[in-house]
Amino acid sequence: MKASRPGQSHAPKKARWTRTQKVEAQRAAVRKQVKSNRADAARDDRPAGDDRRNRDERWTRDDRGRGRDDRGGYQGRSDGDRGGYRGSRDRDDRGGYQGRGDSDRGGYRGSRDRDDRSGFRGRDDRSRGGYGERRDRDDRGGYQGRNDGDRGGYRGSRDRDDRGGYQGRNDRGGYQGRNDGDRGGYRGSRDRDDRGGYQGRNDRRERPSFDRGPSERRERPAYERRDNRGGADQGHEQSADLVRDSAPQAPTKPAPHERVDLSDNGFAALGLPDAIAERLARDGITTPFPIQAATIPDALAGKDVLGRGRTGSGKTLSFGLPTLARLAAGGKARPHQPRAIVLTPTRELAMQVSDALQPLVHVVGLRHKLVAGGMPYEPQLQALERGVDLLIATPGRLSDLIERGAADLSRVEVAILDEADHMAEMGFLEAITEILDLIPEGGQRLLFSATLDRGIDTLVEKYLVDPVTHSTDDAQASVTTMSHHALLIEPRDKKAVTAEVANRPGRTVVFCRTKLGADRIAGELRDLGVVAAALHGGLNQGQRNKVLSAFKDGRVPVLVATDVAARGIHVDDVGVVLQVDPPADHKDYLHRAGRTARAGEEGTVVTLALPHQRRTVQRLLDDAGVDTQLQRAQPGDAVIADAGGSTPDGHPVSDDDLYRLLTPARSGRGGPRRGGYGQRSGGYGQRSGGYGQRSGGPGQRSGGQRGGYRGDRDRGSSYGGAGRGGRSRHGE
DNA sequence: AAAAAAC
Repeated sequence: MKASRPGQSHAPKKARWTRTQKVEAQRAAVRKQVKSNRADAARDDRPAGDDRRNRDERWTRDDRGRGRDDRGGYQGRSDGDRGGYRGSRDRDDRGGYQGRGDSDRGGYRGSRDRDDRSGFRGRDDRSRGGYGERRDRDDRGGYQGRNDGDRGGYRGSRDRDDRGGYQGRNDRGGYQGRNDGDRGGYRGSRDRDDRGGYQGRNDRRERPSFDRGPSERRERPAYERRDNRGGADQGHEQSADLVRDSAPQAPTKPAPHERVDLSDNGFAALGLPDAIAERLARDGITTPFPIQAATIPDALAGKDVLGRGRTGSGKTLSFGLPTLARLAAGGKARPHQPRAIVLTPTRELAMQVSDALQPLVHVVGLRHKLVAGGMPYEPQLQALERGVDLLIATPGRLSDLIERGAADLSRVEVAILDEADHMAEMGFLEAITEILDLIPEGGQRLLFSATLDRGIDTLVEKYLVDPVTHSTDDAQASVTTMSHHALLIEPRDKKAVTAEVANRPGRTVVFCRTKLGADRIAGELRDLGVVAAALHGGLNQGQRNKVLSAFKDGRVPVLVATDVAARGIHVDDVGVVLQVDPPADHKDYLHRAGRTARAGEEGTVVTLALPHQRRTVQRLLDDAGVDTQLQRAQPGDAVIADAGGSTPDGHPVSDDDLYRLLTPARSGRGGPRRGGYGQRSGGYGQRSGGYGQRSGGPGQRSGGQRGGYRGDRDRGSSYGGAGRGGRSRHGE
């Protein structure tokens, strides 16, 4: 095996990175990558899409929609048109993929042109493989059958959203969540003052790093200090509270037939096209949030922008609106050549962005498309074939489509990185630079995140020109409606404390570090009587969608997630975020915490710390700007009750129960059966006996359904009794 | 060392 991995380094794989090393390595990675990509790009003279079109014609709609077959078919035929471009890599990949499983890894990785880094990535692939295998087995057992339908179902549900326009599930938040506009000031630009060119317009006095202590909060927001922007900042002396109260609420919402008055429209005042301002106004959105007011004018002016503001605080519109305005101003997408792209770190976030922009895209006569992994290729290929103005993508699938010749970035005018700091981290950086290198220079670049720190410097230096920094959010945990608790607990109490905190009315997100941990904890919670489902990247997309929508609908009130859900994902009314494992760093703390206390609501963040994590956690709190001290706690303590928690009844939630909750009856196309949840919404958590969802009729479900949703449980077989024994089976 | 991101 090893022989088949030329270049595979056996040097110790990055044992442990210090901050500096990490930054250095990233820079080196960029340099290297840039070089090789440039070379690749120069070689790239693939013939245009004739082959492709023929191929497409051969596929009737019916042929596809079944993910797997599809891919096979596509790959089989795609050989020809890939030509020399990265040919060897493609071949190897395919060979690897279609090979048997683990043993092909050698070939897979060997063909990579960057083996030193693949140490990291390689391990990852391996674990994927492991999951995949198990999953496949499981799937065949029971889930898979439904999974296909699922894919269909997925598209179906998106269609539904489309019709619903803005008001789709995410919109309220993604679109116009209005939480943190009132946070203090962040001085994004300060670090760069001395580097010149970065646009340190504001205060020179601040030098230290972005991620600073709470002391910064007293500073006025950067945007407020920039009073040279004309209309842009007007009205934003007012705190976001005002904005929040007046912005999206219905009172001003015009009836569908009514004409929209734009004379006093904040978005029109920023210079956005009337069509966009009108569309927003129809949803009662007339006053821009601070981040929007601050960034939109500059973005409209074509400048490169760095914007800080949490997703859900209006960030999506901040980059979305000016981009659409620009695209609408001229030009038309040619086949395969998007004019703007948005990159996000997770599929869910990509969906959310896509959903949020959908009605606006439509209203200016443009086309957009979501391009992400785990979804059928077909619609994505077709859309690209027709021409897409705005492409919203996750890196992997986009690169894939580029390699297939389905997407071509040579005419991209605007490139946007959502959660930019995250995208600049190891593991993403490589893919991101690879993509950005394919975009012609001279275009506009917008980088947004709640936590913009020095980590993006590499990208900024490489790809941005004279960027303007805006922040309306100091990235500190200063939301007044958010309270933080850090509980120092004994290991033996962890499970019980977790269950008590999670056992509360309303939605709770539990964060843990690993996929396995998420499965395990979700399982433990269910055993104790708490309805919980795991969400992580080891699930297939169908499962991910189901879990997330069940959580959003309230059918499953507790979401146990890895950091896949840490950033950007908006769900209304998450009352508590419980961190069962400490976050990796203070930024992650802030992102995780940001899942609650949204839209000005109250929210509680509870972080558990075992004795050995004590110092780590306290430091995280300090760095995050949270003025909270660790306190000892054990089951039954008042802190828990204060957060709404209580001891669960111990009546286990079976896998079948969970399955039913995740998979609402299909009959009757009214969408998810609300009945079940409606009943349980009040007294959930008590799960008294088996009323609720059981009454609905799933009881008659044929035996074939049994074994239903096992994914979660089976995969986490280390869960329940087995202890860690199950681990080896995962090859971990 | 983990997670995420392609099949």
